[in-house]
Amino acid sequence: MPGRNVTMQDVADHAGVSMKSVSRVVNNEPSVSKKLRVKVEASIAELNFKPNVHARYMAKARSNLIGFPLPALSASFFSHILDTALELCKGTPYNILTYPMRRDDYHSSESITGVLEQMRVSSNIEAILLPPPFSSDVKVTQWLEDNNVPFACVGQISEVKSLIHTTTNIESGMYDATQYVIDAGHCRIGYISGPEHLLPVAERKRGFLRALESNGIKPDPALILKGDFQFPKALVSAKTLLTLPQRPTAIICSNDITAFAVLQVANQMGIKVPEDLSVTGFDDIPEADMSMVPLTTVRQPVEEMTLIAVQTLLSYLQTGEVVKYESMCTNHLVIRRSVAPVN
Amino acid sequence: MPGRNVTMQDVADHAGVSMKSVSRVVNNEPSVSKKLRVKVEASIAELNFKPNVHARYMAKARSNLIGFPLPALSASFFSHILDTALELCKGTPYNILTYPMRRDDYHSSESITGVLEQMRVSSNIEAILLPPPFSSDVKVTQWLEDNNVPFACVGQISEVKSLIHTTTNIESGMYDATQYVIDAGHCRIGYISGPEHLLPVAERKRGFLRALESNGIKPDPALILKGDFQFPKALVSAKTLLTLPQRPTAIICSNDITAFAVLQVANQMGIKVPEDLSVTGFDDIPEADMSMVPLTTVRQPVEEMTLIAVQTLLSYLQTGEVVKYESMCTNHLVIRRSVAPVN
DNA sequence: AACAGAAATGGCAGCGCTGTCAATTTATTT
DNA sequence: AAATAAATTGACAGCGCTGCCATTTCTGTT
Repeated sequence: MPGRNVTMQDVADHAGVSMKSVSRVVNNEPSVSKKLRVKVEASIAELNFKPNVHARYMAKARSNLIGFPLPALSASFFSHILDTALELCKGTPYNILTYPMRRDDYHSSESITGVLEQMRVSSNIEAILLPPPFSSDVKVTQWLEDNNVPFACVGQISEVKSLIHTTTNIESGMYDATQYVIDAGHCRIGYISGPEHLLPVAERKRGFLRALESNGIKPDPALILKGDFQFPKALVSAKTLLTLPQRPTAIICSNDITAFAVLQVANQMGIKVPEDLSVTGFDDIPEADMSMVPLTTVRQPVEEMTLIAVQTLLSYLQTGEVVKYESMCTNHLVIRRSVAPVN
Repeated sequence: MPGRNVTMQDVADHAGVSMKSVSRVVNNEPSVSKKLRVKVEASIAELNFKPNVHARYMAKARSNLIGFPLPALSASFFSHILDTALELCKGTPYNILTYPMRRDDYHSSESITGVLEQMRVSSNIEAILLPPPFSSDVKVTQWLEDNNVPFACVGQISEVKSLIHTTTNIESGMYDATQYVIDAGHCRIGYISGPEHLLPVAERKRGFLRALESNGIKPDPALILKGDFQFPKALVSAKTLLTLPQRPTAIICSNDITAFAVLQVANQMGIKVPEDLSVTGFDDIPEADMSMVPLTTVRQPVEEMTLIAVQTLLSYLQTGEVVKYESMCTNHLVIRRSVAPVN
C-alpha cells in the first residue's frame, strides 16, 4: 500500500509558509511575490507534491469538470471528439470527465438522464458535452435545461436550445453523395438506412431521397431498406439487395459499417466493386480508408465541431457569456474508389 | 447553474435520523434495523439523493478506484478491456478511473509513470490495471513496485512481478498462424513486423520465425520487413513485398491493421486474395470480420485475461491476499477466408 | 519621518462524507 | 423484574483543499 501522500500542509511546513500561500502558488493566483513562489515551488518539487483532486473539488464550489457521456469506446467517432476536447482543455483549469456507458443505453433517454444526473450530482460536473446521436426525443435536452446544466451538442441539433449546437449539413452531405453516384450514371440505387428515430439518421435518409427526387428518380421501396448501423444486420440487407432479380447498380449506405457489409457480400458473390457495383458510406471512420476498396464516404468535420462546442462551453463557464447558439459546419464527400460509372 | 445539491445531511433531516445512519444505509453496512433502512431509503428516493463521490474519496482512506491508463480510445482492444473491467466492478465498491492519454505517450516510460503518479496522488487510486503494450523497459513496472502500487497486467508479462500478469501464448499464436499458412503449401512467406522494442511484438516475430525453422524454411531477409503497426507505413511495406521480382505467396502480418494494408495493395495490383495471395493478421479487431475478404487472424481472449486480472486485483484489494502471480490464457487462430492453398 | 494605500500573506471555517467511539435502545438471561 | 449483553444509533472530528476576511509587509507620497 502506498504511504500517506504529501499534502499541501507538508509543503507549507517545508517551505515555512502558510498553507494558503502554497495554494496560491499552485493555483497561479496573482499577488504572490516572486520570492514566495520560488521558495514554494522548490518545496513542491522536492517533496513531489501533487494536489489532491478530490479535495479540490470539495473545497471549490466549482469542480472544473465537463462531463462527457461516452456511448461506445470502440467507435472512433467518439474518441475523436474526446481527443479533441481533451486537447482544448489543456491550459485551462477545466477537464473532461468521461462516463463510459453501454451503447444501447445511450439510445434510451432514461439511461442517459440517469447518467447525466449521476455525473452532475456525484461528480459536480459543471457542464455536459453531448455527442450524437442521443435519443432523438427531447427528454434528454429538456432534462438538462430543467436542471440548469449548461450543455453543448456536437453533431446534432436539438429542439431544446442549448448553449451551442454544432452540426453539419448532414442532409446535404448525403444529398451530395447520392448526386455523385447519380452523376456516375446510376439510377437503380439501393439505400440501407440506420435507426431512423435518431435525428441525424433520419436526416441522412432525407438527403438521399431529395437527391433522387431532384433527379427525377422515383424511389423504389424494394431498394430502400432499414438497418441498425450494425454489421450483422447490414449483411442481411446487403444480401437482400444484391440477390434482387434486377439488382441495384449502386448502394448508398447510411454509415461506413453498413458499407463494409455491402462490400463483403458483393465480394462473396463475385460482384466487383466498383466495376459492377458502386458503394458509398457515411462518417469516414478510419477504416474507410483502410478498406480493400477504399470507401467513398461523407466526412464530418469532427474536430471543427468539437472545437466550437468546447470553446463555447469554456468561454461560457469562465465568463458567463453566451457567445452563440448554433453553428453549422460543412461536411464533404471524400472520394475514394468505391464508386465508378455505371456499366 | 445547477442549485445546491442534496446532501446526506438533508436526507438525515428529512428522515429525522442522524447523518451517520444515512451513511450506513447508503453503504449497506450491517447492523441497520429494517425500520431505519426503509425510512432512510424513502427519504433518499424522495429527495433524489446521490452521494458525492469526491466527498467519499476524501473521507475514506481508500478511494475504491482502480486506475486504467487508456492509450488510445479508438483502438478497440483497449475499450474491450475497459468494458470488461467496468462490468466486473459492478456490484463491488470499486470503480475504474480511466486516464486517457496520447498513444505516443504510452510508448514512453516517462510519460506513463507521470500519468501513473498523477493518478495515484491526485486521485488516490488504489491499484492500476495496465493494458499492453507498455514500453517494454522495466521502468514502468519498477516504478509501480517502488511506489507500492498494486497492479495487474493484461496481456503482457513484465520482468518485474506484479500481483498478476495475464497473457497469452503470443509466440505460439503466431506460430500456429504461420504453420497454418505453411500447411496450405506456402513457402515464400513475407512478414511485416511492428515496433519490436515492445515485448509482445517481439514475441509475435519469434513465433513466426520458429514456425519457419521447424518446417525447414530458411527465413529470407528480403521478405521480413519492419513496420510500426500503422496503416501508412504498412502500405509501403506491402508494396515492397508485392513488387518483389519473385513475390511471396503469403504474407503474415503482425497486426490486423497491417493486414488491411496488404489487402488493399494487393487489390490495387489486381492480386487476388486469397487465390493469389494469402494474408493473416493478429489481434482479431472487430473490423477483421468486416473486411471485404474476412481476415484469418489470431484472437486474444481479451475478456478472459481481463477477468482474471480484475478479479485478482479486486480480491487482493478486498482481502489483502495474493491469489496467484501469473496466468496464461490461450489465444487461437480465427480461420476466415484470407488464406488459401498455394496456387 | 509619518502615513495612506496597495500588495502580499496568514488564519480559519467548511465542502460532504466516513471512522471512531460513545450513547442509546432492544433482546436475553437469571 | 433486574441485570447483562447485544444490537442499533448518534456525535464529532477530520480527509486536503479553497474562499473569505484579517493581518502583516511593502510601496510611494507628503
